[in-house]
Amino acid sequence: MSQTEKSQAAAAPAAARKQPTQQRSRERVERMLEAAAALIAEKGSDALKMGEVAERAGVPIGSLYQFFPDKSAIILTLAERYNALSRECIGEGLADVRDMAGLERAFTELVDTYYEMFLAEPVMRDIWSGTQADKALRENELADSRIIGGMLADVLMRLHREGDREEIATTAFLIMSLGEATMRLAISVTREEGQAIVDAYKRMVLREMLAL
Amino acid sequence: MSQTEKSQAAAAPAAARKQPTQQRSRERVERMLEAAAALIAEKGSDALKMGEVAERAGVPIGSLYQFFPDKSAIILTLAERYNALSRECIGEGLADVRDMAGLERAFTELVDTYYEMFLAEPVMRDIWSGTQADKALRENELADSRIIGGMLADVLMRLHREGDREEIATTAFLIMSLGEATMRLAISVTREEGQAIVDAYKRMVLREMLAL
DNA sequence: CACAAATATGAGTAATCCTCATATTTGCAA
DNA sequence: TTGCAAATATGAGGATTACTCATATTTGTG
Repeated sequence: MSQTEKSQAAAAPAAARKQPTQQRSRERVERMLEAAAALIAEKGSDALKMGEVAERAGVPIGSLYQFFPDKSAIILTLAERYNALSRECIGEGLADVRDMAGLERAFTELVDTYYEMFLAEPVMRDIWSGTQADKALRENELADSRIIGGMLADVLMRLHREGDREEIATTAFLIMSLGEATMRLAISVTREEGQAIVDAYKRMVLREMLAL
Repeated sequence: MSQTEKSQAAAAPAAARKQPTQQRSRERVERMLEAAAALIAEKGSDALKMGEVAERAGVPIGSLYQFFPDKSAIILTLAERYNALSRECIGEGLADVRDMAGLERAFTELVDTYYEMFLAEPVMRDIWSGTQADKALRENELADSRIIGGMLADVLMRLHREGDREEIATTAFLIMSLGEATMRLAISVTREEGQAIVDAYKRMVLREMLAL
């Protein structure tokens, strides 16, 4: 909730170039990102070429490098926008969980929503399936897992006041990280098998959260 | 066991160039792979350059392309060798499981051994942490997960004769696939946290296998 | 020994990321 | 308004590197 604002700051690429301060350039940067997203949707992020992004955005190639230190920074920015949205959803979904039944409901719905989001968003799907390609993207995903793992840990500690806090924290981190892996797996097979996999993940995780 | 031989065939790259038939060339190919492995251990597979592999192996660059269609084919061949070894270990470890206690013992030992193997083998670790980078590698890992998932499913069906066979198969596949994801996660954090994560994975999966 | 198939070779091609020197625009203080 | 520093714009070209291909050599075999 109040983390939503902070996530904007986290969106800044690690080795950033200048942040656009003037309005004109902010609009241009937006056009660059839109162009990149469109090209990824069409041909996949592997085939993303800086020259094409520039052409599509209607800017010379030099302007791209004015705001993005390299190609992966563009992809990272797009990825982080999706991650920020996800974090917000997860935070909201978990916010008013008061008991185990509530957690079960919230978790099930979050996972299903997440899966459908992946199916519906070709750009997100593409970036994620190849997310492990780039070191910066891997680190970003790891950081994201830690944040949402922390959210889940908070809830679990509220529900299991006597449990081992270290163990709960580690397990929550693992659950969220494996959730991302499950999505990657589910979107790389048929829709039918993907759904079965997502269901199996939910079953396993819910059992674990109950037993912790 | 009898699958060990078959895995040799699976090692052939998808879009293969000529297979070396003469002894001389087989030795040269071996030198190329050794050179690639050494360079990956030193600088990581991202930084692997075909020119360097050729130089290190003492062959002209053209010879590399005589047997490998492209760079990722070299990495894929190395990856598949490790996978074949892993499959063999897993097959042996699960072969004589007769009851739940035996499965628990075998699974725990396999996971721990696997984790230590990753820690000890820089080449394997490097290839795996970036495995999702390349489409061919991703597909190879998926195929591997299906095979070892099938092995686990066999065992689980033996132990749970009344269980839903579809559900067991899907869960076994998911468990193995998430095992690979867990390794990737564990090797990207400190040794201590990695061990905690591996332990949490074992706990969760064992609970699930018991309850299926 | 002859000859086809396999292998060897490495200079050159093509693709693409990214730089950088220079030109232009913007916001703002005097 | 005007002057000026900082921000932004520009695109030809440098640098890297995967991969090709025409040609030369070696190998197994009838």
